[in-house]
Amino acid sequence: MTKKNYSISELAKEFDITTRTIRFYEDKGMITPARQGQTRIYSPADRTKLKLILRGKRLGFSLDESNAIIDMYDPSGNNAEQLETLIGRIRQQRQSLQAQLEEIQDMLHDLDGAEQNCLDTLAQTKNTQ
Amino acid sequence: MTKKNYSISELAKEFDITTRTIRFYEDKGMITPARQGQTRIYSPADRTKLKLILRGKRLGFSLDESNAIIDMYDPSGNNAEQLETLIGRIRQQRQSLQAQLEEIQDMLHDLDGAEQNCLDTLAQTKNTQ
DNA sequence: ATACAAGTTTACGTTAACGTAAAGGTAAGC
DNA sequence: GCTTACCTTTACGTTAACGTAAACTTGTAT
Repeated sequence: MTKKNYSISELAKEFDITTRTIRFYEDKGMITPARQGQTRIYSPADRTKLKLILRGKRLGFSLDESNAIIDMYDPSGNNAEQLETLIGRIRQQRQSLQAQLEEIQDMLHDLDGAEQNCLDTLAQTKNTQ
Repeated sequence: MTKKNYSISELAKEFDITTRTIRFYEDKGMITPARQGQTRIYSPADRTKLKLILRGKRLGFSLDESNAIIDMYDPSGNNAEQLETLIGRIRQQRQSLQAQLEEIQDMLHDLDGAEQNCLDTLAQTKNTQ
């Protein structure tokens, strides 16, 4: 049984961000929590959206980009044409992510070389001691 | 035979950035081209650094982060202790990249689900027509 | 009643990463 | 000699993504 709701400070603590950040995302229209009087109440769905935003950030996406990606998870328009274009955007996004993944692999490979380089230099240093 | 040198506008055109951007990176100490009079002359090594910076950007790194990563490719200090700490940083960076890679795979998986969702909705729409 | 912890709004401040404009130097072509 | 195409430096402007502070409300504990 997942916990029903969350306060803003609970989410802030969980994800190690400030409440200001969460409210900022609301300002941008990315999260729209319920209200109990003035106080914001966050649903599990709100929490999930927040997680997606933060993952996007870690991958180098802007908030606008993350917003666009999140929109891909729930087909807002249910007419056929809108669905087609949405599928197109999803596929494009996948291409882009695939490219990003390959560049990370390149970088990992480069780092392998860099470490080996260090190790070689170290070994040589010990030999000429 | 690789071309010897490059002008600033050649590099700008090749990488689809402005000359301002390239000079900005120089201001930050990331690239230090030779000079012929006042004019900057970029070596293949300078070009490579620029490529690394731009790849870093595509992966979501700040210029400072990219700078730190680039430093991993040439051991500036050759004493043993410095090499050890450098190896440590390289390994940490690899861990971080590995995590980033996994998050991209998660996202790709999510997109698979999103696309399937769209396709299902589309199929259903056709049936109830 | 009072303190205090957590919530709120409003608003100005900050940093990174450039954009943009101004004012000028230099070498090539007509 | 004049334009054109690059190059240069200097400097103010801009945007995203928050930080920070002030001033206030509201429920809970002492």
